[in-house]
Amino acid sequence: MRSTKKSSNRSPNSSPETADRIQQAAIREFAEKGFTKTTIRGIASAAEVSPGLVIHHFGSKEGLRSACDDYVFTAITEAKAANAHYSTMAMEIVFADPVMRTNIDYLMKSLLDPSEHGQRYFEHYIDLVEGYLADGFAGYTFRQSTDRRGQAATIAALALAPMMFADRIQTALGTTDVKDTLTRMAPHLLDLYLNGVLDSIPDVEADTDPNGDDQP
Amino acid sequence: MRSTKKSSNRSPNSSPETADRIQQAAIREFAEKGFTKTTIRGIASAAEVSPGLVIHHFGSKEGLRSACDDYVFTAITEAKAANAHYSTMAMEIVFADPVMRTNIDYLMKSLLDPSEHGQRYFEHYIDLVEGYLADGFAGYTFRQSTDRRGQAATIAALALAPMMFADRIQTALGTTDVKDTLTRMAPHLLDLYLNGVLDSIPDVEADTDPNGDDQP
DNA sequence: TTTAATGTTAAACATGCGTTCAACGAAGAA
DNA sequence: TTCTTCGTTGAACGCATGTTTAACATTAAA
Repeated sequence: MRSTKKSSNRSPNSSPETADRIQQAAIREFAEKGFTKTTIRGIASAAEVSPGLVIHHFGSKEGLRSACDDYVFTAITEAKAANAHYSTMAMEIVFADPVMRTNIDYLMKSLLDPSEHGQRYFEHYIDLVEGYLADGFAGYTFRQSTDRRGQAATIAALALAPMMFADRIQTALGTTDVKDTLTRMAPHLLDLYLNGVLDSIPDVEADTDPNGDDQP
Repeated sequence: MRSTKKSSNRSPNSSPETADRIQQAAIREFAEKGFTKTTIRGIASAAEVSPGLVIHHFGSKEGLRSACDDYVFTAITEAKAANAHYSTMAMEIVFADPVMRTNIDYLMKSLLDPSEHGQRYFEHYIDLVEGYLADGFAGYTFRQSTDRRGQAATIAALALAPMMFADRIQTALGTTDVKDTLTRMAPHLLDLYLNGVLDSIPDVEADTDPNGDDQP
């Protein structure tokens, strides 16, 4: 197992940073292929290390995943705090850093696997949105609802969608990369957030369903 | 391989509907666990059949997947056409049918795997939205944009989000099932589609980023 | 009745996976 | 020096997977 204490050059045969290299390689692999399709042998190969060493440092594939979850979670939280003075999540800045790009991809994969960490992050994100709803964000104020938690969950889900479907949208629109894709979407998202989607409400109709949503 | 001709009782040992049973079992398994985590043995067991027979009928796991993709795609398309007279996608009606629920879950999984069928469906969905933007939908008219394709892609992605994150939202809100979850979200989605998210625009600020979006 | 074709199964095959194990080598401790 | 610790490896183990194969039973065709 990976030693918890981190002293300098404490171990016989060098390399306490080997474990870090393995973890970074794992994050990249997980971010690209997801947890299930990623193999320990693939991670070991990417880190230029034997498969056994991966297990030796992290105990198991699940243990490695937990370590990666923790790392990515705090890395993103810290980056978010560092960029808090921007009025947006600073797409241009976040996506300029390839490491942060990988971390975000990792989180997206994490959100889809039915894992505990993914759920925790999702609820953390809802909390964030709920705070914005209550206190506003960078001068913006938000529409209010009596069911603020439900409202926050709804907005959080929609806010994650562009990143979640970035690859599919990129293929559909022929954009070159994620940044290009999000740039293309930005004005439509702004318009949507400011004014909604619908332009007019139809006259009353005899439909039995009172809901006006548009879900599949 | 599954015979293409479908005559009545043409085969020696009964059961041309066995292949259908296998396919339905496969759709359920794929919808629940996704393609990668689903095993042929699991499908065979669910269909009360030997693993070899699954291969015999569909050639390979990938072949079975293709068959399921085709089936689900046309099933959903037909159901959508049948319910076209409703002003919404008729959540109450669609989700009352467990088979349709399974089909929708299948599609969500398909949308996440980097498969060709998933991409085709996503673009088909964008087409649908684009048509609504151009011609309106059930009396509603939509906000117009010069980049209609980009607008349609953006709206399509957001419209898929509630279903995509249904499980996570359900856990976060403590709702009992998908239908309950979407019912809880419905008023917020309606408000969002009608009025957007933001209530006020802040004064001009010195931020270099003119985008007002809220992405992670 | 014989023949051929088809649906079906049980068992085996080949492969790739996560993991374990024995050994090696380098470095600090004695 | 000798001993012990520990990072590291290569090989192997056990298992689950997708697929193949040989056999069997049943039924239409001859």
